[in-house]
Amino acid sequence: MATLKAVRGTRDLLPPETGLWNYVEATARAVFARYGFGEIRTPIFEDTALFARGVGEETDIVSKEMYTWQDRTRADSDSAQSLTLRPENTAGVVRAYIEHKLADTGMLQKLFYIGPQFRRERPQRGRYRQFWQIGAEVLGPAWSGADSALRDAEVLEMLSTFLNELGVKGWKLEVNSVGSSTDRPKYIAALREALAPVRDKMSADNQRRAETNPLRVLDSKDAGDQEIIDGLPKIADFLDDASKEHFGQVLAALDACGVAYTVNPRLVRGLDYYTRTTFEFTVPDGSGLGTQNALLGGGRYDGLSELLGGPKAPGIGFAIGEDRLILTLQAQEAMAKEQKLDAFVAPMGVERNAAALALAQELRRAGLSVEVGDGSFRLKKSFEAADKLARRMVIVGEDEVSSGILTVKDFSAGDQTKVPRAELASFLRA
RNA sequence: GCGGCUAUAGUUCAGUGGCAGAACGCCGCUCUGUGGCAGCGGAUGUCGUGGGUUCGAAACCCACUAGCCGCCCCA
Repeated sequence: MATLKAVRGTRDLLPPETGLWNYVEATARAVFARYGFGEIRTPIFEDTALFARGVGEETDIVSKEMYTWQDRTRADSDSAQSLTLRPENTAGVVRAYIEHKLADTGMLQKLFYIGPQFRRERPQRGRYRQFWQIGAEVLGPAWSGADSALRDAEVLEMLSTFLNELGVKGWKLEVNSVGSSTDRPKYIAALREALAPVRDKMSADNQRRAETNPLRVLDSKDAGDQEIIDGLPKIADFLDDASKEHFGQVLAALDACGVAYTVNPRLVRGLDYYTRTTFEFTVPDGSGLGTQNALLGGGRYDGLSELLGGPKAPGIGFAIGEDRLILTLQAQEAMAKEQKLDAFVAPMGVERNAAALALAQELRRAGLSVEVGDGSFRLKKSFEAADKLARRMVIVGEDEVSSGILTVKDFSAGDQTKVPRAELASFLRA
């Protein structure tokens, strides 16, 4: 029988790496909490229509990358339901916002999520078919201030704080405005018009983009097409006064907070719902990501709620590629320090096993992290096992049990101390 | 989805047609109350899977699978 393996594009996360994942997630929770975010957990699968409408039929994500199936219990009936593993989480959050009538609280909603997403892409380093995103959304009725440029800047400032607290080095923030839901179509129309006469001169990829998603031509890497691209109309010239003012306020607030950024007029996002502010955080070459150097991305989506049949609820959000963040931290060795247990309890002889376990129980109740050896180990083996796992070793032999004075070996200092049992926990904590 | 590179021990890798290897790691012994050094010994394995060529294949050919690199796209 063929051995079973994790399917293409999926992987197992094991210790000690999961320690890093927990550290990243704990840091995210702690930072987000300081900004007033609460956690939301939405289903892993949703009605396919949610993504078709929310993310956009023509996007690659929806048109070719989703895991979609007909729900079996109703597959044979007329009401068979098409379900899809979520390829991103914003649509689910907005759906929940509408479904639970969060607008009626009148309050600004600040929600974050941490969870797996699914896209059927060709796997690569930093790109998996099941991947994790840490994301957040700020949305609410206009009177809650959800459309304020202040929110955009706050979210960006929070992200810079988060990355700095994790110790990510060399990150860069690029921002742009893609305009309101009325200026964007005008710009796309102008772009199509400008592309029509020069399309044939461009690469095959860009000819296809010019047809399907003209915005994407802008951030093409094709060197031969740069001259044409440079001559295309600029989105900045199509922003209405309100969008221009909004973008200016975002940048002013970033300046006031000391968050460094560059304006990249070619930064467009692939998902249809983005309006006004869009952004991306990247890391430098050599950060373990290759060309997948976008650590996180996001933007404003003022029309998404209405698109999904809900009330007007402007919002802004982001998604961090957690897998990529972990790869970056590993490459940058931000987590060099190895986590070791507080103590290894080494019984001398199997007849000391019970006493050793009882001692371990006592220490664990005192909040220490402890591993227990086995009395059948020779002392040398105990030393070797203990040195790998723990900072100190506690020897439980005949003398120690009878006297109540334990022998503690400190591996980093290399010395040995006799400690009365009553003081052991506090000694090990030091 | 497209193009390319790769797949050998737990890990990193060598091995261009003739007995399956090295280093590190692992286990044992010297050595059952003080390790890390040293010496000796041991196990590493369907050479990714399936087929083909050949007297003979880890090696050459084909297909598949998976990983990686570059596109596409995106986090």
